[in-house]
Amino acid sequence: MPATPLFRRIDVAPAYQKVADAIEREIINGRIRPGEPIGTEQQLVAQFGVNRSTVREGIRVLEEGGLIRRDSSRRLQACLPRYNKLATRLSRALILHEVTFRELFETSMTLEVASVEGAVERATEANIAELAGNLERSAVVVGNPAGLAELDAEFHVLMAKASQNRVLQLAREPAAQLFFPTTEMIVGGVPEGGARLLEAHRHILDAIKRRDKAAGVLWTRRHLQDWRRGFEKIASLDRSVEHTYMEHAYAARE
Amino acid sequence: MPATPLFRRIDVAPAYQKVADAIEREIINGRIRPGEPIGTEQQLVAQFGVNRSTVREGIRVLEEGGLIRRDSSRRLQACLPRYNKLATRLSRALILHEVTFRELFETSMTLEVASVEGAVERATEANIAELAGNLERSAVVVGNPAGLAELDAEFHVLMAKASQNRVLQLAREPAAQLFFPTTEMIVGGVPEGGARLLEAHRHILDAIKRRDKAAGVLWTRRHLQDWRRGFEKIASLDRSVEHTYMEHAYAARE
DNA sequence: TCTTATCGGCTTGTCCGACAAAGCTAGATT
DNA sequence: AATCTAGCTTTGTCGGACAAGCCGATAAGA
Repeated sequence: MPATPLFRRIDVAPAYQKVADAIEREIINGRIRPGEPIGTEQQLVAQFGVNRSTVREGIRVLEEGGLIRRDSSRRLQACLPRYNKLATRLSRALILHEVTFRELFETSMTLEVASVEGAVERATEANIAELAGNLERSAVVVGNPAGLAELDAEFHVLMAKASQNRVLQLAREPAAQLFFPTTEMIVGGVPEGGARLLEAHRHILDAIKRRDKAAGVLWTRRHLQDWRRGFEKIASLDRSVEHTYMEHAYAARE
Repeated sequence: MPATPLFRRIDVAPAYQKVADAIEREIINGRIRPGEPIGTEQQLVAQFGVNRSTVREGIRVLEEGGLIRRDSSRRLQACLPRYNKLATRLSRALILHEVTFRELFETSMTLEVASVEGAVERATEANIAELAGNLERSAVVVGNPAGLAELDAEFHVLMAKASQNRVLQLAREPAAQLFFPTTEMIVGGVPEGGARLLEAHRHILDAIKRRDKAAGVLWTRRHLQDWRRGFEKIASLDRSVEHTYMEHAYAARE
């Protein structure tokens, strides 16, 4: 091998990948803003000088990555990747890696506590109103495990939102997506479970209102510990989040 | 609207999406194990009864999602989604949402502290050996900001790995990918920055070895506070993680 | 005049057929 | 037996084609 290589590595990326990369670059560094049109497939064919099939494969890649989408008339436009979609992908990865509920619990504890701390510090009136609205609706369905579980998940999403930290919001999503569906099983299986959940939410919201961080953290921890105790009554924490369980989550999505 | 709807919702998903969903389902619920072959495009064409172009679009979707890949001979096989790849997607999303360094810092502080706690509790001898190896290599390049920054990032990855919590490992990746690249700028800009970084890593590893959680947390916090002080010397925490900065990260990737 | 219906044109989703390059297979050769 | 070579398979790409849906413009009707 010569000391100084004569030739640079030849780029052998397939054409569809190059198409995707080229469009991605334009979006990432802001030359195409979210919401702006990308152009028709025909235009892309002309610009890149490749076949339409090739362009379409490149488009699929970006579409799946959430960087572009098709508007009502199926035309291409750049867009902001939605957390939710990406989080679903991550949840899927966690399933396949067969993580345990213990891992989920530990991480969620960390992230939910961080959430409540942020919320206590920085929640706006609007955030508090949203949380209060959620609480009211929860009180109505306290006897209905499925409904309550859904509102519980929403409560925690709103709490993360109230923290005004979007990185935190994103970081907690994947674990939450796997963690919270169990709430239904737990609330349904433990008498007084619904009432305890509601009480915890009340105290958390109260702490946020009073800007009392210690109380917020305390009740968030209690809330999650309740989940854990409930969960251990019906399954082992060291069981992996299973395929069958995920199927359920998938079915709900569609 | 009649009480019982006469018609079920019509499924209008495009064919390529259905192909992707069908394969995805087989993988998610374990009928196709990671590493197992999916079949050739021709076989999929025959099974699904659609055109090869359509199959290929479906394949691109799954490939991008990390659920399938092509082996050395370009044949399709199921695989475990790699964290790293997904984290890159997330980092990209964070950029486009224009999150600030303050958000990154706050979240990283939470997650790195959780990491070190887990590591102190559960690090194996092998984990500790890896961290020690990283430390040795770091000592060698202490005067080289780029090299040291890279090893710093690795140190934190190893720490998360030592926590034995894969959910945590995944949750910290996106923030870390955006957070740590700045280390180079900071270490380069602050005299004694490299030495301080190394000292912190030493104390953290020592704490992990001694199973001393308080010390581990203390030095991790100090380590990140050092980053923060260094960062504030060169930029504002409230600036968004910018496109130009991302371009740098992208260039390095390829 | 204002609304409605119709008509082309354009775009997407899908299909068909084709071909070069690269990998794999198996028979032929040393 | 090890190696080589020719053929088959598969992928990546290409060109062309067509039905269905959307859009704008134009024509018809109130």
